[in-house]
Order: sequence, then structure tokens, then C-alpha cells
Amino acid sequence: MEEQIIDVLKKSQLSVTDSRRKILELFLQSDSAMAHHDIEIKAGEKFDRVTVYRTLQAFLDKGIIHTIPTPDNSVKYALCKDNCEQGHHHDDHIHFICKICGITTCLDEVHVPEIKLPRGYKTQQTEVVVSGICKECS
Amino acid sequence: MEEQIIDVLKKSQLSVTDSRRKILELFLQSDSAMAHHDIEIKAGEKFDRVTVYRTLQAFLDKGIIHTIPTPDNSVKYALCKDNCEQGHHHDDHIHFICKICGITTCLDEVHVPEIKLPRGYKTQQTEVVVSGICKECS
DNA sequence: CATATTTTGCAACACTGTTGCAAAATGTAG
DNA sequence: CTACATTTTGCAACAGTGTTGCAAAATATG
Ligand SMILES: [Zn+2]
Ligand SMILES: [Zn+2]
Ligand SMILES: [Zn+2]
Ligand SMILES: [Zn+2]
Repeated sequence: MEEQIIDVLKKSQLSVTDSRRKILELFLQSDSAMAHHDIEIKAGEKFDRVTVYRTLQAFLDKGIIHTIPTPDNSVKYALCKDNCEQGHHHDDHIHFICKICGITTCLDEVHVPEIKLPRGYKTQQTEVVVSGICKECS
Repeated sequence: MEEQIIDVLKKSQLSVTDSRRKILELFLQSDSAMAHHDIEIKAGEKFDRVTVYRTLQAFLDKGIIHTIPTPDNSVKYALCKDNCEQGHHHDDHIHFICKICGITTCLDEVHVPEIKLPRGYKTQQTEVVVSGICKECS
């Protein structure tokens, strides 16, 4: 794990610091998306709020993580499993939010559909967020 | 217009006040979705911030408007054109955000597709937000 | 018009996210 | 390992967003 973490950071040309190691570890251990606040808590109050913001921004820039917009207006973050690099994300999956347990997950195996738009509109990106009841809660 | 506004408010069992009239008028005049801040500005500094929040919340509760989640985490609001009542929204359309002019619109004529989820997941609601270039900008 | 109810504005507050800057940590090369 | 240049961190301060309690004002009702 520790090896993998350092490997990812170096490949992204990020210097290896405590906060980056710890936060990347959280992502690797978690199977669901995390809000900024979750990360702050889980990091164990060891790091300043500002450092968490900057670390997440760095991870986003490097394509290590991606954001998930939620209906309640709280951005969540999850690891990019596809080969996203330097801000060019190739994620093509939908996201699921459970209304019972509140968990947000990447459904990597479910691809976003192609949406046919009216004449004149050009699609660049499609975000699909499905809410309902997850596997565990049903 | 004034008639229509009072009609909508009364049908929703909302008392007719200046702020509700003004804000509902803004929605009826606008053909794109508005952020809270837009509404605050357009209402002409006549109303307190808190009043705008409470008015929007009342409109949401009554099914007069609906929210649109955006990737940059700024909720926008738009009129419900379908017959949504008392929080039971029947909107079934997708939303479009132009990356050039920044406008967010309801594409009422484009319905959300059915997404087939893995075994165990139950869908309650599907949000689709497409980003790209709008009719005007292309 | 008089009264009960609802809504508004204000003050205060909590939370979220950003910036500038000095101190600390990291990477690099001898 | 050490010295040095570069990057990152923590802190303080700040702007923006959203919420609550409460008294004053507006509205609905008869
Ligand atoms: Zn669940
Ligand atoms: Zn994802
Ligand atoms: Zn446009
Ligand atoms: Zn809409």
C-alpha cells in the first residue's frame, strides 16, 4: 500500500508529503466517495483545513481523483480508476447516491448513455447521478 | 402576467407578498435557470438575503420550482413546467450547461434515459446534466 | 375595521472556501 | 550527509453562503 501511494504521487510529479500520503491512503482504503469534511475528519485532525483543500486540488489537477456533484450541493471526491492524466479525465461512469445510508459510489461498470440533444447543442460532458437504494440497504 | 403570478401563489396556498410576487416574476421572465445570487441581484436589493432564501424554499416545497445540481457546486433554480405539486416533482427532463455563456437551461423536450443498474440497486431519481456549447454560442 | 396568522428584516452565528506570508519540509546535487 | 533552492504547510485573516430567533410589519379573514 505504502509503495503504491508513493508510486502514484511520483508518477503525478507531486512531492511526497505526509498529508498527501495520508489523504491518498484514505481514498485507496475507501470504497465510496468522500466529502471534503469526511476527509478532514478521517485525516485525524492532523492537518490544517487549508492543506486538505490544497491537497484535493492538487489531486484533481493531476487526475488522481474526480468530483461528483450531488443534488444537495455537497461535492464529493473519488479515485479515478481509469487512466486520467493531468486533468484530462476519461471517466465514463455514472454515480449512485443511496438515500438510506447516504453513501455515494462510482458505478464503474455502468457507462453514461449518449444523450441526443436538440439541433445546435454540442455535448462535451455528461454527468449522471442516480439516487435510490443501494445494494447493502435493500 | 400579474394575474398569473397571483394565481400560482394562491393555488400553492402561499400568501401573496411583494417578495414572492417579484421572485416568481423573475422566474416567469427568465428562460434559463438562476442561482440564488442572480436572484438576489435581479430582485434589485429590495429584499433581504434571508427572505430570498425563505422564498425559494417555499417555492421548492410547493413544487413551483426545482433545483439543478451543477459540477461547480452552485445550485440553480428553475420553474417546474410539469404539474409538480407539494414537493412531488414529476420533472423528467435533462439539464444543459453552456461552457461558453454559462447559461443553465431545462431541456424539457429531452427526457432522462433509463439507466440499468447492477443487481440490488433501486432507482428512485435520475439527474442528467450535460455540459457543452449551447444553441446560441455555437 | 379588528384580529389572528404569516412573513419580513435584522442581528448573530456556523460553515465553507480562498489568499498572503513566514516557517517547515522536501528534493537535488555536490 | 550537507547545503541550497523549491515546494508545501499552518496560521491568520477574510469573503461568501446558508441558518436561526425574535420583534416588527404585512397579510388574510370575517
Ligand atoms: Zn445504502
Ligand atoms: Zn466516479
Ligand atoms: Zn452558450
Ligand atoms: Zn429543469
